[in-house]
Amino acid sequence: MALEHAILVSLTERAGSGYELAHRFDRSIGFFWPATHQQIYRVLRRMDEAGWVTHTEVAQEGRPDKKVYQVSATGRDELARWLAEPVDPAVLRDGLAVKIRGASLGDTAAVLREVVRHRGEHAALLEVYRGIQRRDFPKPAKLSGRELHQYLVLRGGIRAEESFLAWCDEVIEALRSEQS
Amino acid sequence: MALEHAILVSLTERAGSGYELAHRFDRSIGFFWPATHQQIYRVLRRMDEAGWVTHTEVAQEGRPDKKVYQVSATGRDELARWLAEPVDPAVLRDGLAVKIRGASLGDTAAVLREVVRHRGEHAALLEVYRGIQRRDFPKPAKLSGRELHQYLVLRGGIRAEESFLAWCDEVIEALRSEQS
DNA sequence: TCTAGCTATGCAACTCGTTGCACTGCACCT
DNA sequence: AGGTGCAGTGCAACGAGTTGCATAGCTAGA
Repeated sequence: MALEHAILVSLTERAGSGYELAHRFDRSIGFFWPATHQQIYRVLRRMDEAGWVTHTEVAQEGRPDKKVYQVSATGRDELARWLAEPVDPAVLRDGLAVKIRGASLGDTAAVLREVVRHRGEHAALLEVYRGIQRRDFPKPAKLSGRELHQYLVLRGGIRAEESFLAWCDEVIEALRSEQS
Repeated sequence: MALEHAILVSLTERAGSGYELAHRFDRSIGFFWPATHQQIYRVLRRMDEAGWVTHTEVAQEGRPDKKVYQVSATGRDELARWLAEPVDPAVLRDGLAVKIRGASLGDTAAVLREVVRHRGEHAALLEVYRGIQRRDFPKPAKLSGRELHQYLVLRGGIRAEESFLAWCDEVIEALRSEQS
């Protein structure tokens, strides 16, 4: 549904190959719309056939040739059309929540350890986000246009992680005092 | 991967038919692990073949017969096994974030309207969560066991929605002042 | 009376996303 | 000399999830 559009957004900012896009997805837009290289290659081909992007084969020395994609006028129209259309709300699908809900049907201590582990992973992700914020947006008050919008999305990630961490702490405390 | 286990958790709490489960999913566990009736029917059949659940056909008057499923010993073992095993972290996939990031490539005002609309939907969901909290968990300090765990998961939903709303407000304010 | 909605289950076809693998050549480490 | 990792594209198979439809009788409202 919308991987196409996430790619259009990313390619409009800068042209690139499938491989390169896959890496961009790992570091920025993919925090909010994850995709593997396989998916990206397949969708790029479809978009190419639909005329939303065009590609140029670029020969390289010492490494494989690549196809650099860029957004066509049709692609820009499609992106504008999509931007004006309503989006479905994001759905959560959280296995950890299911586990917590079922904790008393198994080893509660193991579930608690899982919560602690997830807390750690999310804390690390939050640090990544904060690093990006410090590096790329040191003065948020002065932002506008594309940079402002990138910053706002990052803020969403930061807020989501902060709230997840706070939740983990609440859960950890409650499960610990229940056990003792 | 884990719909099976979400169903096991729900069925352990109370036996039920596929139809009934689908409704439970719409109102409780499905907030964190959404599923359609189709998926539930298919997975229930698979679980039945695997021996994790058993079913009893119940004839009814004035309405179709139903199959009431309940968790078998094997199913309880499987659930305990899964509870002790690590879960993958939840992935976000948020079309709204992609839109905000691409806002300057289309109609920013339309994107802003979308953010406002999502804010409304999430505010409504938050009210649903708070209603459940008031009704089912008026005295959270006294909870333990299954009820405590249900409460904690609900807390996660409340926190996530609160933080989403705060983000929407930040985005709305920033986009509005950018436009004027 | 006609329409709509609830209860109840299920098939078929489809899209979306994941996983494992394949091929090439270079660079770097041990 | 051998393993690992990067750059680059891609196929094939699978699993998960969605959508549309079918069937059937009951109930409640316009």
